Amino acid sequence: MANCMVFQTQIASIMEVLANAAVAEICKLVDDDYAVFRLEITQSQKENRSLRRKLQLLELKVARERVLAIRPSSVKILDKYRGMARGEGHLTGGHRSFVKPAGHNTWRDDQPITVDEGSGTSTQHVIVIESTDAEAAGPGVKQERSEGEDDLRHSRVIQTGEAAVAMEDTTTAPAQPRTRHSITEVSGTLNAVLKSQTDTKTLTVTHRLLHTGSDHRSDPERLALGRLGCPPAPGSEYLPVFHQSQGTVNYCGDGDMLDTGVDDPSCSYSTEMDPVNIPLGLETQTDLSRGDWNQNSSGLYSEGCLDKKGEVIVLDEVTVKVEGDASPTWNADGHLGDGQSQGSDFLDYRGSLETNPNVTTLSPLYTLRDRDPVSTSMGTSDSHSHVLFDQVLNSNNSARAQAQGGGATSGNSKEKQFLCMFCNKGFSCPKKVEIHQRVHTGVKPFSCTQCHMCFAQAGNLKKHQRVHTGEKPYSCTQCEKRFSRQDHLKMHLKVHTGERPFGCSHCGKRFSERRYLRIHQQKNHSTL
DNA sequence: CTGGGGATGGGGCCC
DNA sequence: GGGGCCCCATCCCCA
Repeated sequence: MANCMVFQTQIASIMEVLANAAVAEICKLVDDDYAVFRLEITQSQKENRSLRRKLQLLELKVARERVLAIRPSSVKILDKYRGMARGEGHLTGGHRSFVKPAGHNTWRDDQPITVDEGSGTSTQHVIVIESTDAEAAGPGVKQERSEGEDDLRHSRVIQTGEAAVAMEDTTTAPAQPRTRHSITEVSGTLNAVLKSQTDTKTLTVTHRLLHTGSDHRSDPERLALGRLGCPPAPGSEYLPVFHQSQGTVNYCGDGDMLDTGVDDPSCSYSTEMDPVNIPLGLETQTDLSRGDWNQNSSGLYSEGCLDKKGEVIVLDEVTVKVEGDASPTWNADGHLGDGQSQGSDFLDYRGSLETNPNVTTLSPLYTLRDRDPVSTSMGTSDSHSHVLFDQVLNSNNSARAQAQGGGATSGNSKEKQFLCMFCNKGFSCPKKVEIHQRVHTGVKPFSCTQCHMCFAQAGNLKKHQRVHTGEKPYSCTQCEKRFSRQDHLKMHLKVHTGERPFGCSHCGKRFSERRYLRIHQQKNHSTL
């Protein structure tokens, strides 16, 4: 009996040992598999990053080649939009875009972008962009990042105020030459004054910026904007002026807090930036021998109030050179090494003035899009930013098509002497250019008090507000049906009249709306 | 078919 | 009279 007990005890002991061994083995297997899994994930992520980078490289190369094929001598154009990057754009005489040279298709690690919400008067909005130019840096400068650098890049934090000075990326070699550049928004008042210096083919632009003082507050749009939290409209009040003094980007993370002053903490936020993934509007041009382009340029993308985090950056001290009929290009004006502000507060254009010397072109908006935000203060608005960015891209396609199909490019009339800097479309007055450019910038200064939707045009806001009020002032005389909009009533009336103005050119079938005709042709005559 | 937003162009008004 | 701005009509597209 005692032996039996001992035997059972031994059995139990052995079982325990075996169980422990089995557990250990299982744990080991799980750990190994987990490690393998992690490794695979990491490798996949690296591959994704690499492929993404290659894709960007290819797109930029394609755009550059196309541009160079059209104007091989002097184009230094920013290709800001997707369509153009694909080469879909039609680079007519004045079409503005910028293309980086090969080998500079990614943002350098040492390009800290500081973000800060400025004061209510926005007197000094400065972006500091440290660019490392390969040619300037000389041999030994790394052209490509390692993955580790990527991580460091991701760790860059956009900070506020004076902290921007400490933001300099320390990952690059200390001896590496770098140039600090900054973009400053300078207080001013509305309107731009363009002076054509025909002898030198240089157009000097002096901007008076609106985003300050009583002018700003007195503008009904600005009033609404300030109250409702939408960023100011672009256009004449936001004009590009490069300023090479050290500073920070004033960049509102929360549109509701715009113009609330520097002390408002909600206007500043920290976010990680992925320079590779930031399709900045202006990109580094490093053709130092030519000096056409400031290698310190930067692009900022404003996404209006919808995302409530973009703010137009106004640049100070920019010289834009134009060679022949080339589009304007930004020039550092020789400040390649020191990068400190030495220049004047002018924007020099050498635009396509030969064919249309009276053209007044409103300024482009160089805005920053934070495509990789990890900001804690951004909240859910980030999804809006992506949506809006796509809207902007799509809208640019539309605008480009319009420009191609009869815009100012194809024939500038006197009535349309004001050109959009993004698509070159002409308008009869600067205000219309400003409104139109909101298509590209995404700025929506008109905010609904009921639902906080924002609109680029006051009329569209008015239209929208009938959604809340339920007002339907347009009634059908045939069926007493009521509509909030006249165009909808007009469309409705076709139901009664049987009007079918859109006929298929292939089969003769008629439709009440163009879109029905289009659908019909796609379905039945798609091979035509 | 309806209802919504986006965008453009024209007309009127004001300076 | 011309330029600039505002309002409105209208068209387009989408859900």
